[in-house]
Amino acid sequence: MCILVGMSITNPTRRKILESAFHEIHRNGFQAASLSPILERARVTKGALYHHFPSKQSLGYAVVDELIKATVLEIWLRPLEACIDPIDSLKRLIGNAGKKSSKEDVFLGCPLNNLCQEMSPIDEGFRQRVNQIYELWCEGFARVLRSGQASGKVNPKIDPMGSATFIVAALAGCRSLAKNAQSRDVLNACGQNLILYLDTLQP
Amino acid sequence: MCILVGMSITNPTRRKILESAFHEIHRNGFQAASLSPILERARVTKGALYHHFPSKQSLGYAVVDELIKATVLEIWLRPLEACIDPIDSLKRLIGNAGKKSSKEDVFLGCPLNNLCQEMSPIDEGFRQRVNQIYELWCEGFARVLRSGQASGKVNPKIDPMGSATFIVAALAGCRSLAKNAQSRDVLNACGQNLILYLDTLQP
DNA sequence: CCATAATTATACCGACCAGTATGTATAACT
DNA sequence: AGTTATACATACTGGTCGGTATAATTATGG
Repeated sequence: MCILVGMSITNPTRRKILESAFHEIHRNGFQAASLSPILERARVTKGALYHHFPSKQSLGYAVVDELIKATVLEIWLRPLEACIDPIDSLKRLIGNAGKKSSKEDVFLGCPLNNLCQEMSPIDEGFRQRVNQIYELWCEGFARVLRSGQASGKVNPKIDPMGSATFIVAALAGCRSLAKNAQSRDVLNACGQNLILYLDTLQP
Repeated sequence: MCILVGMSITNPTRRKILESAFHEIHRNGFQAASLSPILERARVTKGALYHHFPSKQSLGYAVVDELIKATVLEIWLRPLEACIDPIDSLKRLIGNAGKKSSKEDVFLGCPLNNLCQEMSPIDEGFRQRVNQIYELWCEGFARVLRSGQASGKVNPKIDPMGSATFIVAALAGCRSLAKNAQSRDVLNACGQNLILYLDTLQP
């Protein structure tokens, strides 16, 4: 199962439903995710679900807001909070992401990007939620690049936000191709080339 | 409407169905693409559809094999067939793709990547078909990079297939983020950074 | 002109889905 | 103890889906 964060969710029933919903959505997408497997997995009945969530849509929104967002922040931004060498930290982060990812992670792809692809054009609520997370992600990377420019460890000519956005986009693309090829080798090869790009951001 | 190729499809009814199916799948994904809008759009009844295709699945396969594949080859590989300077050609290709893309193209994202994200983990037939196209795409880029190495215009140290895969992945990622942000600016910004990466492949 | 096949149209089926109506058990408060 | 709100459980509904059986039409070949 994909690493999940979300300590702030206290109610155990609600939490079980959210995690089970994430599991199904990650595998089948939101629209094709049926409620009954979610209920079975969470060992909960439909009455309980509709007590905690007014609709399937709001359940999906909660999965994004409370699980996926927390996980992205934990995996991709918190390790950068007190970093000294930005480019080195980013390289390590990307390298670790490749190593740590399980076969299932490769197979199923990035939960955020999956939802982005499926829901953005047809549900404005999903789009805004996913977009908010991507913006936090890009801004987090841009912040360390800026601090690297200040400390002379990053080329002052590069546009931090543009480069950060490209890195996030490349990460999403790498996971997408690796998912299709069902190959960790593809993931690593793409990651290596992304690391080569990061080196070009040095002064 | 997205640029579409596929001259080889002669039967007009079959062709209308395929194009209409592509239209719906591009907007809603394969699973959520309902047959009735496809039939309405193609001005065809269910009997006609099930005469030409045994199932919805096989209709989806045909869309990938006959429309999407032809379009990728036409847009991304044919312009490279007789290229002199590989990196310059690739940069121009990427720049053009950004300019030529309509608002809808940005909004709906890459049809191939959409299907990859949605179907690869749950339908092996889709996965193999999408994978074949991605492989053609990567091999096409790798081929021009190799020829560039032979003519001294590309750094001999780089791995052509690895770089080509990364370029394709980055392209997919850029379109994905731009789709979510619903912004051509994001697409162009990412494209510019990809072009910067291409420059680093020079000797 | 007829026979035969190819193609298209219509009506219908069972399965599944999200959502709801209603009932029940437990806890909290007065 | 009695009342009320919270937290579930069960059974059901209307609607949509992909798929099919069959009829009608059109094209083809002798």
